[in-house]
Amino acid sequence: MVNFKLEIAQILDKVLPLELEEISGMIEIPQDKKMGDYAFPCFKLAKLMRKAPNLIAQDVAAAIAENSIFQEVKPVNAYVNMFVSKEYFVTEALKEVTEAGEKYGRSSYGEGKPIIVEYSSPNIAKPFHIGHIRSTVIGNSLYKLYDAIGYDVIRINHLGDYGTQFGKMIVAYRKWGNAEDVNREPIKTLLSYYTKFHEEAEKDPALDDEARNTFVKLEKGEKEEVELWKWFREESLKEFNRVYGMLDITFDSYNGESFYSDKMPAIIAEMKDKNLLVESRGAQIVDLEPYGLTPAPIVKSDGSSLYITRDISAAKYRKDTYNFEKCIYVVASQQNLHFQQLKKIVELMGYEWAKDIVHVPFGLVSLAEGTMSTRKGRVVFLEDVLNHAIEKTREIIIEKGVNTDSVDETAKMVGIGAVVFNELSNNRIKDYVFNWDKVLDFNGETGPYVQYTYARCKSILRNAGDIVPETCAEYLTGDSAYELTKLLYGYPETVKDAALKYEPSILTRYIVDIAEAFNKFYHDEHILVDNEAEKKAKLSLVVATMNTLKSGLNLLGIKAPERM
RNA sequence: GUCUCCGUAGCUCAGCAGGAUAGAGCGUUCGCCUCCUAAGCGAAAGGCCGUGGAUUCGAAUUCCACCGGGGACACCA
Repeated sequence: MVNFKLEIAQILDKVLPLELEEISGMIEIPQDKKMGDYAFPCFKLAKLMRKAPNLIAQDVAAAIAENSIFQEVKPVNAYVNMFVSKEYFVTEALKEVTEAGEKYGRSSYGEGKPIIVEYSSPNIAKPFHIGHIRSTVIGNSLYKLYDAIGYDVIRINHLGDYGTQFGKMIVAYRKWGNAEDVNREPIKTLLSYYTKFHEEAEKDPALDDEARNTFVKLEKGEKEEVELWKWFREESLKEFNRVYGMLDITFDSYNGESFYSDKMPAIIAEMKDKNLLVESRGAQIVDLEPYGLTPAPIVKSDGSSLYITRDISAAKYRKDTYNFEKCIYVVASQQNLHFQQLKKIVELMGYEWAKDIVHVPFGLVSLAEGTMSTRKGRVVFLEDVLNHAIEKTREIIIEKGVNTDSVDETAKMVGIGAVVFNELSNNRIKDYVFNWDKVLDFNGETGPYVQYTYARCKSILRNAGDIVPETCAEYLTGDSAYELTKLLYGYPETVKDAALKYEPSILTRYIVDIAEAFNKFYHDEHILVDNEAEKKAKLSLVVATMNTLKSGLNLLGIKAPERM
């Protein structure tokens, strides 16, 4: 396919007193399609050329019309509006989509370079609640997006499996716990200990000291503490994996904070050597005031480590192990400061790769009753949300009498898909209040809507029988077919855009647009017509849509059912 | 207090390397299943794009100030 933008720019480069780059940047795609496929505004040129913009537009239009393959070029006030030949565009676009087949949208942009995505990272012994869905689902999609544009992605679940909280947990277990309860219902039981600890600690602050001391023992590797900790960790992971299984999410590494425990002395020594550490109030800190940041404590006054200490050694370890091009952290925006500090400290240590540390923040999920709080028991469990969605989907399937091979399988795909899609449809930075009605609403711009559209494509193909689709632009120049084709053609660019902006919602919005365009086409035109050539042509558009929807859903971590 | 993010239709949100009358979905009202899946399609109604300035031929989009809301601010993670 001709690069229209480049063609315009090259023609105008000869006619106008501007650089190729500038011209290229001025070319736009009108939001109102009636205005054309491309437009060139001439306002800026007025001053430069000492001429009225509408007159310039006329000259520009003439130059483009003479030298390009546009079907129509016309000046409208200060704009030059350009229309490509629909037949040419449809032929070329569908050729590209069809030739790529299932691989459409994938590219080798990343040249196989390694990228780390750290996501999900729940805290051991705490419930996997609706607040965790964001990191989990955004991270999973970023993994798929970067994989699609040709990077070698390493997925890390940086488990919150270390820190003073485990001192608290161990203390609480010894005081009030028993093994039987933990084995039966690990997370809920451990959480109850944790909650109890906080209640008691308010009355008796000495408990906090005891917890800190216990963590020191754990960090020193004392047998009893380590064994309890290992046990808590394993039981928790079992529960997390159940949810990951439902979401079909896996990781390459579960190296959480504890993994770096033995790697910290070296990092601390290195920081000392580089004169970054100063003593303050008994702790070792990095003074970040010159950079407008608050000081970062690295070693507590009791000698034990902190979250940021472990993150620094994790970053170093990852660079040494994977030599990442980028290390992406999908972590809540509440930790903005933490990542600024982390980045700055790595930079101060003299590592040029500090710039490759990328924090991808996202907004807060709260409940109508207020911020979620595991301690106060104010949480919505992610597993419950998924199960509710599946249950509701099952009801709808039965009510509609959907002819599906497996109601269970379909209900799972659609129910979970709805939750995931909902999570990925807004800009990740926005805060939101969790709302059952909203996650369980399957009409309008939702996952089920896109999946339904996919199933509709499938259904048409089943009804078409053995016919081999074959593009013939002659039959695909109706408004809705043309709009759909234009959208489909933009898929690879959308995938790249979503990846590079770390924003899966760009893709989510896009596949909704595809689904809308397809449904419009479906209603405007009959596909399985008697005319064989026309039928084949329309089917080729159906296939292209189907592949793009399936691929797009996949990149969001959502499955596409054959029937629904 | 300092830093930071958010503020667009009744609700939830797109649009924000400035461009031609501001877009969806939900909700409301009204149409469309003798035709490929109605979890669908179409139409109507609904807006001083938080406020005030600045830059520009042109600002929802850039800059400044203010207002309202969220978040963070050294031995938690």
